[in-house]
Amino acid sequence: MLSQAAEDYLKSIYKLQEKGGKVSTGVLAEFLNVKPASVTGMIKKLESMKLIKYERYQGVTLTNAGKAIALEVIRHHRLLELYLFKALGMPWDGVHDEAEKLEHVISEEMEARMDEYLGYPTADPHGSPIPDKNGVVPKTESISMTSLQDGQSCVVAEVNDSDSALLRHLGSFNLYPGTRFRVIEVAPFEGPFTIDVAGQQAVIGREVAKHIFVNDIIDT
Amino acid sequence: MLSQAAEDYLKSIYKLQEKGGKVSTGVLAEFLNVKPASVTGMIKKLESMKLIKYERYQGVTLTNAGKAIALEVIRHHRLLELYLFKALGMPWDGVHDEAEKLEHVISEEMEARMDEYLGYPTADPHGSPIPDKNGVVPKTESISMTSLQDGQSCVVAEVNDSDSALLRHLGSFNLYPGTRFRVIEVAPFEGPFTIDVAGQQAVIGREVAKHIFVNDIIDT
DNA sequence: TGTAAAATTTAGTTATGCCTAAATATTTTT
DNA sequence: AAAAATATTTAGGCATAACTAAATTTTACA
Repeated sequence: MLSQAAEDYLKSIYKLQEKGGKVSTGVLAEFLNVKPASVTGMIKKLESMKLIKYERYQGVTLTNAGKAIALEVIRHHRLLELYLFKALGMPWDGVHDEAEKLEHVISEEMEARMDEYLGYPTADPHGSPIPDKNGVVPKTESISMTSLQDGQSCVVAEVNDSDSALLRHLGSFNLYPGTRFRVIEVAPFEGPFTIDVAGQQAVIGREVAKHIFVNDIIDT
Repeated sequence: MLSQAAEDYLKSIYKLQEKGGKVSTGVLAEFLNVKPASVTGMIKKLESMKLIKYERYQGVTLTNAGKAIALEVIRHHRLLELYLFKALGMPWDGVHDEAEKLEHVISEEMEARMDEYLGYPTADPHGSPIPDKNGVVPKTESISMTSLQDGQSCVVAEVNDSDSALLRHLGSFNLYPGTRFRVIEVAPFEGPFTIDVAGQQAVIGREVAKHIFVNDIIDT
């Protein structure tokens, strides 16, 4: 069995690989909040297990085996988030941290039971896709809220799940995945967005908007 | 925060202390499946944290602080068992192992949500009492099934939870906590028990009977 | 009571996974 | 293309928690 630390490395490599670009020692270290020297050590271990490919000074890539493990951990995480949210009524800004610990520990049996209870869901409470049992990730299409224009209407598709203060903030405007809103005004010079959510006005700063992804855009 | 290993030691010391007698290095080692030398090491660590009292060659006793932690872990374990059984429909012979891993990981928030969902229960699926938030253990009274006589009727109170094959065996006779059965015959010379469970006959060997505890005994 | 057996502790080792500091390789700047 | 800045790796440590082997203490019995 793989250690929790190793699973976290694989998960992180997967996520960084998705976002584009080379996954360097430094980037991984920053993402995982450890020192680059520590990353070098773990990289060697994962390489010897054939879970990643690695060239000194060139960064890492997941092998198929490594990717399968990464997706399994991500599946656990997102199923857990949704389960804790729906079945136990935990707040959407709290489920990430809980899932982060549980993801390494639950059995396949428990995974399957949650999946069944939830009706084989495809997205977690923050809109992130849940890989299926075979590691297939549901396709999602969304663009950053920052590219919206005055008068456009759209639906929240996904929000960044790791900052719980941000999630509480969005929750206070009801900006959950699935919620439609309309852009009333985009202030000039990289200014904030004034939007209308179900009749209520809200002002969303650029920094916040960067963490919101939307789709179903309609010009009105 | 305490390590998982440390939590397991405290939990084990509590359980062995309950069962009576001195908790010696050797007994603890056997219970935890580690070598006595390893136990000596952990004992020193827990002693330095003031979670146990310890005298060389004399065994250990929990301090109040240590007992509080032990009870907290046991509470997690039993709440989890019941939650997994009731909410996720996991089989009663599978919940122990799952709870064993999750007990060290769940937050107080999750504990509270499960407790609420379950209606503040006082026993897990195997009949073991669930300590409350303040560490108060519900009183339970039961005696070993082995002391039953011909013709007596009783209710299953508690069964040993750690042997899943045994649990499956009991489950096949519907011998769950709360189930009433009647002793038809106790074979002589330490022989097996023939019992009647809801009209069905079953034969229960001595070794199995030792792991079943009953109450509400009626002579018929 | 002395000696053998059993239990326990000490000493030294291993593996994981992190750290810092120093050395080395690569990239960027001039 | 050499110097400076940045990134990465190596070397050496630390903490946790297990292990084996050897030494010590306690207990049991003859």
